[in-house]
Formats: sequence, structure tokens, C-alpha cells
Amino acid sequence: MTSRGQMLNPRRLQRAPDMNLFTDIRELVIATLAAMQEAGDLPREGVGFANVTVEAPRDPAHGDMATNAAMVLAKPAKMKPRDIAETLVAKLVEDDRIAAAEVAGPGFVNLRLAPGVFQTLVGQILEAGTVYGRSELGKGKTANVEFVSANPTGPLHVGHCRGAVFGDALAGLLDFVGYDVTREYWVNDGGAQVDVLARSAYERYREANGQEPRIEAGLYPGDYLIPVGQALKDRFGDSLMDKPEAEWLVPIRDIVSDLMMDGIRADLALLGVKMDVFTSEKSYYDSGKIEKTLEELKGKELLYTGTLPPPKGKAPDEDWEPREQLLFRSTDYGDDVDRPVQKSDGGWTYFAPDLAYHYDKVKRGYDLIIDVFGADHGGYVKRMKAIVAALGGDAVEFDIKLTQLVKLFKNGEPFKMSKRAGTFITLHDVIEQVGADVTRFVMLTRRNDAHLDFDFDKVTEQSRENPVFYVQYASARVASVLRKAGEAGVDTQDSVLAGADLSKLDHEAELALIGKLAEWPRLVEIAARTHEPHRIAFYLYELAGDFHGLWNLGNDVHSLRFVQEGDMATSQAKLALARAVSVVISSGLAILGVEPAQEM
RNA sequence: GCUCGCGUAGCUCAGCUGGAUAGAGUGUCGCCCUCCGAAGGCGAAGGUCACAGGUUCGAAUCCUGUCGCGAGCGCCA
Repeated sequence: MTSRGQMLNPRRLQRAPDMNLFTDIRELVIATLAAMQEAGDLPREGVGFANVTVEAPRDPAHGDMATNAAMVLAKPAKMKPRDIAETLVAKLVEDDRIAAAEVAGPGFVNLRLAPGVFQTLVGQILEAGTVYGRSELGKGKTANVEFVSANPTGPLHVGHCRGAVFGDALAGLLDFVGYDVTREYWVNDGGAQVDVLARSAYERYREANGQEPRIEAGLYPGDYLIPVGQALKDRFGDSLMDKPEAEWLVPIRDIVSDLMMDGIRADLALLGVKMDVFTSEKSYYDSGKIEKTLEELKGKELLYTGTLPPPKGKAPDEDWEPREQLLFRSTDYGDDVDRPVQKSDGGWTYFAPDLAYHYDKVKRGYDLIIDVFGADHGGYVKRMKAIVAALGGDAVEFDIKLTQLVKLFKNGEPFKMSKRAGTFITLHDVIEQVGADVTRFVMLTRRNDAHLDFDFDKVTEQSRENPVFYVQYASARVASVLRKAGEAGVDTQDSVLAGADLSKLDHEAELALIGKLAEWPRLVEIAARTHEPHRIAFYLYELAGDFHGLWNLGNDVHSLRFVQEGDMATSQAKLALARAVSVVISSGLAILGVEPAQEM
């Protein structure tokens, strides 16, 4: 810390680490309300403050912050909103952080903060660095985010890509607010689909041995299995040729699904996604974990043998007939029907490993469990929620996020994909063409449950229309102006800038930009609570826009430029603001897994 | 038939888990570019928040119903 740091108000050291101005002022409002009760200006009986909020008004004319306290309390206090508001205003202005307060509209109390509050925040941001905005929402808690979980039957495609980016960004967000996060991939290597994979690979193996492959309908036709066939030949020579399936299915299946997983891991690495845990479905079958789980559930009376009613509303049941099955009592926990866990041939249904897997996650003791599925798996939401509700009760918070389809475009033209013809676009292709950073950011420019158009040309365009560019451009501009100032002899270290005379940041436009920075901790909390990382991306776009706006003002109003020739003190104050913007952009991008640009 | 998601400006989408005159980009129209990075800037017009009820001081937001679009729906994966 520099000696200049001592010039700052030491009170900040006692502040909460999240440095959230909104919660600070809310605490002030609530303390003031409590004092009003003390003084007899407000009844105590039945008057709680839980619904009192402090927010940034949409319209800047309404001040920096507004509270709804008077309106919320009017009814329980049996008072008129304006009466409460006026007393509140009179007391609030006594605090030196409040420059002005007034009653407005139906009973809002609009607050204008003393410029010093905002100016001080700039220094705090520089001192805190990317710690600024971390809240304690998840402190001491653990979270598990399961995502991607694509079948190991081929390379990842763009659909998986969105799930991968979303899940990883969500995990990053939870990490940022204090959760101890586990990123997990559920490997479906135990079902019939890996048998199909093995048969498909066997044909490519025959092909490598000079035979014509017999790729029947239902097998995977993709070219990606050709080198796999070659690898099998390298390993087995022709020893498996013309042998019955029973002899080669298991060894080939295990080798090939491992190979596919290697490819998937490599693709995820390209995208910058690193899983903490890969959990294998096959290992559940092999280790008897499913049987063990079901035994336990029988003890809890969650399983029973019975028959399901025929499905309603579907075409007249052709071959449907009632059968006795082992069923999971999921209707007690919000599901539509009880789910069968065992097939009539004695094998497990697909639901059985899901059940065992989620029970396992519950037992690992996470405070928060999130599944990220593609939208085509929306039908599983209720049954999964039923599992966790039945087995975890209130001890665990469980959420399922669905990611909608990605539609690919090239120059505005839809890009047709066909898995059958083998012309589907892989995640690898996308990253090769546009890069991981662009891919990640673009995937987060829509809510997870909305369709996303991904245009190969537009995402690399350099214009305001392209949010990736626009945000990166802002951080590059800051880096550029800092470089330039440094060359002119200004000391631009964060610790020095933090100690600058920040009271020089007194222009409305500068204070407004700081106001935007002040929203960061609050925004992070909302995004984390709602499990919606796209909010980070939108905020960064807005912040970049505000920054560019201030920059552009400097074209007309020279006193607003970040470098003031011959005025070291003012330059440092303004550079501190610019740097604070880039700090927040960096930490926002870090949550999303994107590197900020130093130059472009 | 049932379940889930969606429906906001011409277009693509945000919208603080109930706040004030509903925002951004793009497109359209008008003006502007010697200037820290114009890779543009400023301004204007543009809305029955699908529709109808309800909850309350207050609803795009919560509840009910209707319509439209999408996805899913018993041993498959």
C-alpha cells in the first residue's frame, strides 16, 4: 500500500468485502427506520423491513438510488406513505453520504449520494482488484454443476458447445460468489448406445482390413470412426475379422468409448472447459452400485411393484398392455407418473442409473446441485426433481437449466446440418473458425432458454453490433490509454491510481459511469441467485457502452479526456476510473471464461 | 390429450425474481467526423409487453383461463 492510501477514508476497511453500495445504503435506510420506531415516528407492531429495497432508478432524474420503504410500510404501519417518507427524508439527509433526498411519485424516496461516495468507490475497486463484487452468497457452501454429459459416441457438436459454455460460466459465477464448485460430467458409457458405437467401429475396423463396411441404418455413419477402425486394426490386426459379435463387442466397446472420451476431453480443453470429475455410468453397473441404491430405496419405501396406467391421449394403444414393474414413487414428489426402474427382461431402465447417480450426488452433501440439459431433455426435469426431492429433502437446493438450440448461420444464410450425412458442425470446427473467447461470449448473449443464432461472420465482425468486440474494445482502449500515459511519464500502477485525488471526478458523466460500476456486486448476486450467467455478459456490454460514451464525450469536452496534458493529478484520477472499468470487465470476463484484450 | 418453455419496437433481444414515463442493438429519418483508438457520434420517430380476468398502493414480471409457436410424453437412448 502506498502512503497515499492513507488519505482515503479508513472506514472502508470495516466495510463488507463485497463493497456493495446498495446494501450499504439499504442498511442506512433500515437503521433510520429503526430509529424512527425508537422515536415513536413509526409503530413497531407488525412492521418488518424485509421488503424494503434500495435500487437504482431507471430515470437518472430520480437520483442515484431510490427506496420503496414508505410504500411497503404504509399498510402495516397504518400510515400514509408520504408521511413516512417525509420523516425518513428528514432523517436520511443527516447522514453525510446522502447529498439530497426527496419524496416522489406514490411514495418513493429518491436519494442523491454525495459525490465522495462514488469517488471513494473507484479507489476501493482498484485496491480490491478482481475481488470487487464477490459476495458471500455461497461462502462455506458447496455446489455441483453437471453439464455437457454428451454420450461418448462421437465428437461434440455446437449444441453441446452451448451447454458446455453455459455450465462452465455458471460454475465460474458460483465460484465467484464463494461456492466451492465441482464441475462434473456424467458419462453415458453403460447403455445400448455404446454397443451401437462398438458395432459401428467394428465396421470401420473391417474397412481398415480391406472389407466393405456395412453401415446399416441405426449405426453411426460418421467419418470420425474411420481412424478409430485403423487404430483397432493396429491393435488387433485381423484377429477379430469374421468373429462372432460376442467375442469382440465388449473389448471394442471399452476401447472405443475411451477413445471418444479422449476426443471429448480434448475438445473441452480447446474451449477452455476443465471438468473436475467424470463419473461413469458403466462403473455403476459394474460395481453393483445400482442394486445397492435400490436396496436402500426399498428400505425407504420409495420403490414398489405395480402397473402403470396406459398413456393418455396418444393414438389408440396398439401394443400397449399392462405389466407389473418395479416402480419409483416419483408422483409423491411432483412427477406425472411413477417411473419404472427395471425392464421386464430383468435389466435396468435408463432411469435406474439416473436415480442412483443423483442419489449419489445428494449423499455427497452438496448444498446446491445443478443439472444442465439440452432442451430436448426437458421431459426429464420433473423426474429428476422428484429424485432429489425424495432423497435430499430440504437439505439440498436443486435446479435444472435447459439450453435451447443453436441455429448456425453463415453470412445471414442458415447453415444446414445433417448428422445422417455426417455434415454436422463440430465444436472443434467452431473454435477453429472463430476462437474460444468469441464462441464463449456469444453463447452467453442470450438467455439459456432462448434460441440462439450463431452467425460465423457476424461474431467476428468489429462493430458495436457485436457485443464481444464491443466489450473487448473497451478493455483494449483502457490498456491503450494507460500505455500512452505511462509513456508520458504518469505512474499508472493500480496502487498509485487508487491514491489519486479522486474528488476530481466530479463531472456528471463520470459519476454516472461510477454508478454503473457500483451496480456490479448487486448484479453478480442476482445472476448467481437466478443461475443466469448471461446477465454478466449483458452487464459488460452496457458497462462497455457507458465507458465508450464517456470516451466519446471527450471528443467534444476536452476536460473529460482520460489524459490531461500537464496535469498529473487530474490524469491519474481519470485513469483510475478507466482502470476501474477494466478491472470490472476483466473480472466479468473471467467469470465467463474469456480473456480481456490488451490491444486489438 | 397431458407436461414444460416461449410470446416485449419493423427485425434480433434485455428487463433488477412486483416499482415511477417499458430499455439496448439493428433498421428508418435528420444532423455531425481536423479531436486521448471514428473499428464512428448526437438526436427523432417507432409499443394494446399475445389476449382476457384476478391479486394490491403499483403487474411485462405473481395467479387462473384462452390463443399461437417449440420441445417432451409407458421396458428406447
